[in-house]
Amino acid sequence: MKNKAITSRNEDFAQWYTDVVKAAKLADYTAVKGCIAIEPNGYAIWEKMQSILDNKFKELGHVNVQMPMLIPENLLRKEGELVQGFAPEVAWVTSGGSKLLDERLCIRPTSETLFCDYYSTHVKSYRDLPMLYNQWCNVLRWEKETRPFLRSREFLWQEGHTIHATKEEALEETKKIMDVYVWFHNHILAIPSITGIKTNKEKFAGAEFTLTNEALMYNGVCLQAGTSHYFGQKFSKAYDVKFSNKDNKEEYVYQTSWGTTTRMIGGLIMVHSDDYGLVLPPRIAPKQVVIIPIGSSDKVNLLVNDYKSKLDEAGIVSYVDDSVKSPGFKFAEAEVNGIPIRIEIGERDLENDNVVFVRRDTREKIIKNINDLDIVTYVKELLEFIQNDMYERAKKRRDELTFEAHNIEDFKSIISKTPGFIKADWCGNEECEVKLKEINGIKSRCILENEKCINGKCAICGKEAKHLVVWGIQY
RNA sequence: CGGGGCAUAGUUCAGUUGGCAGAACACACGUUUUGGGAACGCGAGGUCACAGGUUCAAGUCCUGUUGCUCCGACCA
Repeated sequence: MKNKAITSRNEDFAQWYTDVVKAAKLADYTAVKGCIAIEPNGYAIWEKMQSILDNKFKELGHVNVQMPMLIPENLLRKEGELVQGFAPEVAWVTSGGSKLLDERLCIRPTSETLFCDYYSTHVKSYRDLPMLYNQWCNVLRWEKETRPFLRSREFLWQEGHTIHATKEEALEETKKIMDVYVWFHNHILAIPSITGIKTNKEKFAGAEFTLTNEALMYNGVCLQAGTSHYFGQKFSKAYDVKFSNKDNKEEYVYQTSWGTTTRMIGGLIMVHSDDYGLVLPPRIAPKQVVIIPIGSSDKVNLLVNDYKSKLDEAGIVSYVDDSVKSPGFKFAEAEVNGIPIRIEIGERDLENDNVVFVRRDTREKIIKNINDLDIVTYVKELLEFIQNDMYERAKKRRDELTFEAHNIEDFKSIISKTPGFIKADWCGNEECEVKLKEINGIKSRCILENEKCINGKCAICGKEAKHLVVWGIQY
């Protein structure tokens, strides 16, 4: 039976999304507009994302730090493009206690400026480089329209800021991190994505270029999932971050920054979940298995405890739902919360030495004979299978929603249905980007550097094309 | 910042011509239950968003304010 609290996905996608967030108790609205309360179920997903990424960053030599939440106005204004990019959406602190401040402080929308300021006094020699810093923190951007996880004013993220002695090293870092994001999205979140470079119009304010990983939601809307920026010496010149190189010559550092956010929780929902609630890929699910005893005979309890302790030992995260609720309630709750595997153990099946497994993603019931079953091996295999199956399904959906456009009419007809990734040739001229956006709100997602143009003609103006670009409607 | 909608119990809402503040779900307690959101009984829960006005009488009518939400433009 469909969950009564959840609007059907095909009926109203936006409402369905909000309903899943609330029904699965991931987050809720608060007294502050645009700032959500991330509830235990939602925060557990974020913690798992953090731990996986954090380990990866550390393997690559990064260390964590914490910078202030407030940025003095003059510091923010040193790099012109960054200020222009973020000025419309920063919040200001203008007084402390009862005293008006001489210089107002901005609440960080991103921390390039603070890292640069720090680096400027802490780098002396090429021997100090590279400095590979990352911070997990919250930032604030005064968005006008807000939605839980996808666009909140305050959000949690990770921002890496690195400085290097050479251009080559910084370029390599930019790419290396993008590889981490791609791996994370594909392998952990089971979200197939495309990777490319942002156009000048869409790149990060102040960056020389931005690498981006773009995901496609079930409804065909694009989501920018992770970005990695190469700054060259732009910021180091603005903030005077210099070092002495091997020839004892003063030189500006080469810099990168990169980040991913709690928005990906929203992405997980919009790629995988359904009308019954949340669906999580096993590798990111905070709880992978739920065991639901039905009735409470000794025989039932014995098997429940046996399975639970074996799963614990194998490092599979499971829990037993032995609350006083009815079995039906527990099934429904496990379902709405997206627990990948449900094990039902009741008297009726035990009579035939059977035990029931239910996959959350497909809701398929699998009956196994207890005597032929090695619980740990089976659950491990099933988790692995679900992970891959979910990825393949998401990939199929993405491929179905990947189109080619040869002219503006093509764009129009594609987005009149379910949109998606729209591949089209582009002349490289910003005017064409602007024109397309004005006509139907389509923006460039990224340039596919390694793919050839379709027919060599810009789909918007018809002139000679320079790049194959993926276009789409974005969150 | 423009355009809609909403505001009454924890939640979703009903509340007639202005006349005792209501239901369902959730919650507490009790009993019986337990294979897809259990049944019955009993109970607690309210500054009707805020301010002002009309009236013998306002949740209801009038004026203003605030908050939330949806749709656009801005954006991870």
